[in-house]
Formats: sequence, structure tokens, C-alpha cells
Amino acid sequence: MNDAPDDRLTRRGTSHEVPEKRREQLLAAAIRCFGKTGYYGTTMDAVAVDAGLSKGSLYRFFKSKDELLLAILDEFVSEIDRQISANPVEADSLGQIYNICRTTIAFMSGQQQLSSVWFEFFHHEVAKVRMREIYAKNRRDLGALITAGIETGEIAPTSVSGAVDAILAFAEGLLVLTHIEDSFSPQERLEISWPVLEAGLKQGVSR
Amino acid sequence: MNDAPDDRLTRRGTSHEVPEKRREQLLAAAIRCFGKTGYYGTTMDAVAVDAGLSKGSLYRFFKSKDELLLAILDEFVSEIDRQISANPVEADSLGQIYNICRTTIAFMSGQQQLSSVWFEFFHHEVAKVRMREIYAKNRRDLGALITAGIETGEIAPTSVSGAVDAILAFAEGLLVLTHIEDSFSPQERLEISWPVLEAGLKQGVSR
DNA sequence: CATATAAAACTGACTAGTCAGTTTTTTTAT
DNA sequence: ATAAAAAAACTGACTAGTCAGTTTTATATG
Repeated sequence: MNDAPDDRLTRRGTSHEVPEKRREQLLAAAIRCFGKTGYYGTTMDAVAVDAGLSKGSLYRFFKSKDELLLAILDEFVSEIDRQISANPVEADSLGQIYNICRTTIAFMSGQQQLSSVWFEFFHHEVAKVRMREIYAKNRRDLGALITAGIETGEIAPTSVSGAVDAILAFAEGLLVLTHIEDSFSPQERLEISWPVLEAGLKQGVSR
Repeated sequence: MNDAPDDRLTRRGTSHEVPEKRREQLLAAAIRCFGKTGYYGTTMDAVAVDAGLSKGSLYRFFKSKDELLLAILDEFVSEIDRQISANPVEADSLGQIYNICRTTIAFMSGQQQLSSVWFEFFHHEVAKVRMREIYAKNRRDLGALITAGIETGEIAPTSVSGAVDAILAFAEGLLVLTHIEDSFSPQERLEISWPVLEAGLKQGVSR
């Protein structure tokens, strides 16, 4: 039951525990709970208990369950961005694209299965708006890389949006498979199946 | 509000309305409702109202919400299978694989967005078991086609499971994108981006 | 230092509403 | 009349969000 980390804050803060820290603590608890039982399956009480707080206190930091959720989404986006840019910059476009896929998949599949929550939001209007923004950005970034790759001759001339769709769908799909097949390791599978996609991009459209 | 089809059964059954027919009617209503508001966002009352019945009657045909759900999943699987085998048999493996992808995507994205419900089940244990069976079968079918394609030289020698992963992830991902980007037409996008994947399979692993 | 006071953080019981599933009542067909 | 089917009413468990009261921490004062 209690698998919260040991570094959980004590119930009463000391003078050195600023609200920021407590907010992070609540966010971490929410990620654990949502990851375990999903958004709709997680009660605000459960989040509070996991963080070692009461529900009333939780509501001091997050006005609603939706707000808590959006905070998690934002945390995810910025963390993934941070990790991607922390990697050494690849010289070639395909290397950069692979870097983005690998980093994103590693992060998403690592966080207590939280990525499964991602898919609960197709009927959650608030979350959906945020998700659209995220995908629009992904689409712009990948599109720029592919265009650059075509210019250098690294990627065969092809429909840029087609290639973006293929990459986005591929990465997204690997995450989906992760949640259906328990033994599935998306990182391993990315390594195995990436060459197929890579060959397609290098080779270009053959018909 | 009321967008149920006109051929909806009358409120009172006649002696000629066999349970089978009513069951199908309820299933259709459930598909509409789940498609509109998702599994967790759909109440049993809503399904009953959509079908022009009361909740009590609904429970005569389906013992629980879970049972209703499983019936839909089964209906989907058999309908997709039916449509795939209804297509003319392609001579080559790649054509058959494309046929499977195209038919599945066309069906899933066509049914009142019901495919979004698919993704709500990563935390629904009952549905998850059924989904695993479905994916295991997909994996077997695709694996056989790829192995055959490699034997005929149509597909370059490669990791069969890697290729299966790539295709499954790709198709699954296209459906995900459908639900994030409203203007996204998965059929169109499949046509645009399929060549990338196809080239990859023909070309094989290049490293 | 010790004590008083103010401010901040926290609690848990409560509200108001929802919904899956059940039971009772009404309608219809034969 | 009577049995089957449908409708309506009901139950009980659950949950997001609130708030009055409590405890802890920070600050001011002699």
C-alpha cells in the first residue's frame, strides 16, 4: 500500500519547507496515484493520503482535480524538453529525430506507467486542449528536422507531413503497446523496430 | 440530443421483436454513447435512453456495464475480421498487410469515434484481458505475413517481431492522432505515410 | 529568554450530487 | 387472467469540493 518514497515530507513543515516544495510533493503523489489507478480511478483523497496530507490541504495548492492534472501535463512536457536538450546534439537529422523518440519514450514509459493516463483524455476537454498544443509543437519540431534532412540529402524527398505522421504515429503507438502487453519494453522495441522506419525515411517513397 | 437512428425500435416490443434484435439495438446505442462521451462518461441511463428503453430493461440484456463493454469489443473484433476477409485477397504480403491496416483503421475511425474508448481501458482490468487477446492474434497474423514476405524476397530480411512492432505501433498511433487532432483523417494519413513504412520493409535494416 | 500574538498550514467531517445496480409497479400481449 | 416485458422509483456506495475549527510556526515585545 505505502510505496511512497522515503523522502516524503514530514507532516508538519519546518521553516525551510517552502510551498514550492510541498507542491512538488503533491505533484509526485498525484503522478504515483494516476499512474497506478488512472485519472478517473484516482480520488483526491487518495492523492492527499499518498502525499501524507489531508484533502483540505491538497486543495490549498490545486483548486481542482483538473488543475492538478494540467500541472502534471505541464511538468511532463517541460521535463521531456529538458531531457531531449540535455542529450548531446546529433549532427544528422535522423539522429536528432531518433533522440527525440528515444528520450520521450524512455521518459513516458518510466514514470509509473503514467503515460497510460495520457490516453484517458480523449473525452476530457480541458486536457485535450493542452494535448493538442503539445502535438502541434511536436509536429512543428519534427517537420523542421525532416525538411532539413531532405535538404542535406540524408532523407529521401517525400511528403514532410507524411513522414511526420509516420514518426508521431510510430512513437505514440509504441507507448500504446506498452500498456497492452505487460512484458513489452518500448525502449527495446524502439531499438528493434526503428531501423524499419529509418530505412523508409532514407529510401523514400518507392511508388 | 436525439441522434439515434430512425429505425429505432418502438418503446413497446411486439411479438415479432426477438431478444436478439433488441440486443443489437442496445449495443448500437451503447456504441453511440460510448463514442460520444467515453466509457467512464457514459451512464447506463444514457444508453437506455438512447435506445428508447429504461435502465431496468437494459439490465435484462446485459448484466453489467462491463458485460456491455465486452460485447462491444467482441462485436468490433468480429466485424473487423469480417471486413478484412471481405476484401479481395492480395497476392503479395505487403498488399495484405496494407489491407489489414486500412480496413482496421477505416472501421475504427468510422464508428462514432468509438475507438477512443479503446484507450480508456489501460486501467480497466476486464477489458484489458480481452484487448491482450486481440493484440496477440494481430501479432500472430502479421508475423505470418511478414515471414511469408521475407521468404518470397518481397520484404528484406529483418527482425520479424521488430517489423510487427513497427506496423502495430504505426496503425495504433494513427488512431491516437485521430483523437487528438480533429481534422486528422487517418485513412488519408495512412495513404500518405504508408509508403514510408513500406519502403522500410522492402529496404530492410540498413545498419 | 520567555511569553503573547499573529499568521500560516492542516484536518476531517460535511454537503450535494452522481451513478451502477435492484426492486417495485405498470403496461401489454395472448 | 396471467405471464412477460418495460418503466419508474429506489438504494447504497462513492466522490469532488468546502469550511469551521485546530495545530503549528513565525514574529513581536518586555
